[in-house]
Amino acid sequence: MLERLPGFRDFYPEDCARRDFIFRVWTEAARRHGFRRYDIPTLEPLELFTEKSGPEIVGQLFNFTDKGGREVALRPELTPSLARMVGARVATLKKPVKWFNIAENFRYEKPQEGRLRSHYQLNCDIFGEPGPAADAELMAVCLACLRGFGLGPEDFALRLSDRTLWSLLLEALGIAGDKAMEVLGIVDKFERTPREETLKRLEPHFGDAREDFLGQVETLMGLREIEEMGAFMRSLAPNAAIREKIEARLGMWRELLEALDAMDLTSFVRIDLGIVRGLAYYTGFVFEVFKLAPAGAGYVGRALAGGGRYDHLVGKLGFPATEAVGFGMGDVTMAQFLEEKKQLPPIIEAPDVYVVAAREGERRAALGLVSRLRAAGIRTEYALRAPGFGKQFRLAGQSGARLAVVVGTDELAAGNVRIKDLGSGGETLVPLAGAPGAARDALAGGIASA
RNA sequence: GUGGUAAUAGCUCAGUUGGUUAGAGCACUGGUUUGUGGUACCAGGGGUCGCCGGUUCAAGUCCGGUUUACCACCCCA
Repeated sequence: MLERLPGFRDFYPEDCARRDFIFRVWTEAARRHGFRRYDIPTLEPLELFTEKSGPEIVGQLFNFTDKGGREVALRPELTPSLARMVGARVATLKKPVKWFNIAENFRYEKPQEGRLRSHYQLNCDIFGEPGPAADAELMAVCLACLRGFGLGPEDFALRLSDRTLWSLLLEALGIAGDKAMEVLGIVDKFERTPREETLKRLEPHFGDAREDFLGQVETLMGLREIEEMGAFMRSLAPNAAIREKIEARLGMWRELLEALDAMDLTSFVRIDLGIVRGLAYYTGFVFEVFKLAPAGAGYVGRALAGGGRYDHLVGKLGFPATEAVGFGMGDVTMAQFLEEKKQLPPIIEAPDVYVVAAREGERRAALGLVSRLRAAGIRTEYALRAPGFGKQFRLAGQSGARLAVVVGTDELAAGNVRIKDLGSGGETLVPLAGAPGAARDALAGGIASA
């Protein structure tokens, strides 16, 4: 027996319906926020990904040599392709560029919970706007993509952090450049690493001062208020130059928080410097969205969404420098979350009308009626192999159709058909020619019980 | 990539210390006087018990390997 490749999914109609529901909510939220849809190729040159992430990435890609001898890979993410699209036309695109996309991404990795070799991801990005207004706008659309499912601040929270602030902290302590990136990497893993291990990793960078540094990290991560954060940062600043940078950054924070508050999003947002995000290309505000445990017991599971500012990436890929901010949200974790929260609506793929025909003699008229009902925009079903009358009603009932239209011998002889409301059981006699209109009325208003 | 657990019908599962032709519920198909339905009743189809090998008179059951899935690491989206 032939099986699926590991980490891939078959989508039966009910699975597709569920997936389409998620896509629809995402799409509507993105469009409401003024984002336009774009798309990119599934297969890309391998270099596009090694350029951004280094040669190590190849171990996690579906890659091969095509028949033309080109090294190619299935896209593991959209950002490099998007950066190429925007970069190539950056001079003529109207700013801000607000684009979204829902597409399948591939990773050659061991599949596990919430993480397969193929998943669909929503991406929203804004290019060409350096100010916090763009960060706020992006978070607004991200939150809308979750709120669109009927979820609220009791279900999830956006943890807001800042790579710039982290860099300033390190700068204040005299650490910069690659060394700062390494330390950030350690900080990123802080939450899921034993304290002893973190201290060991910090030793090469801080020596005996590692306890002090870790204490400062813990303090900063514990702060939930902007002014507390400001006071803490000021207390560490060794000179006026850095103090000035800190003040400038705090100004950006206030601007961002003010915009979020004005959009009534404060209840979703928590300042939390514990979020660093592993990816090297983030430059400013970064965030991750987590589901909340009941009774405020903290965050649970894998991030539902994550994103932030990446002002240098487009330039790094060889295009004119362009400010950028974006986030991604995957369908696997989303579907899991919705199932837990019971926010997946029942999937109804029933016809509106089921046409029941008495005998072979009525078959032709019945097919004609089916055709006219469908032309009128009514979802219409009928038995391809017409069984007995009772059986057809059973099929009509099982189909979930709201109406049955009965093309019976006597009725048809008088130029009529019977419309039956399968919910109430009520029936009305209508002229055959007027049946589509009558069916539409009945679907809108129902038929009184007989 | 490392470790743990598991694999029997489309789904959820049962299957005794190894012992005839492997079962149930749901789902599916057909029928229950060819003019009234879902949710009634009857019947039926569907399994080389994940795969390969071994032990045994005999393996769904015991042993080894392998594949896949799930869980925990590693790493990330």
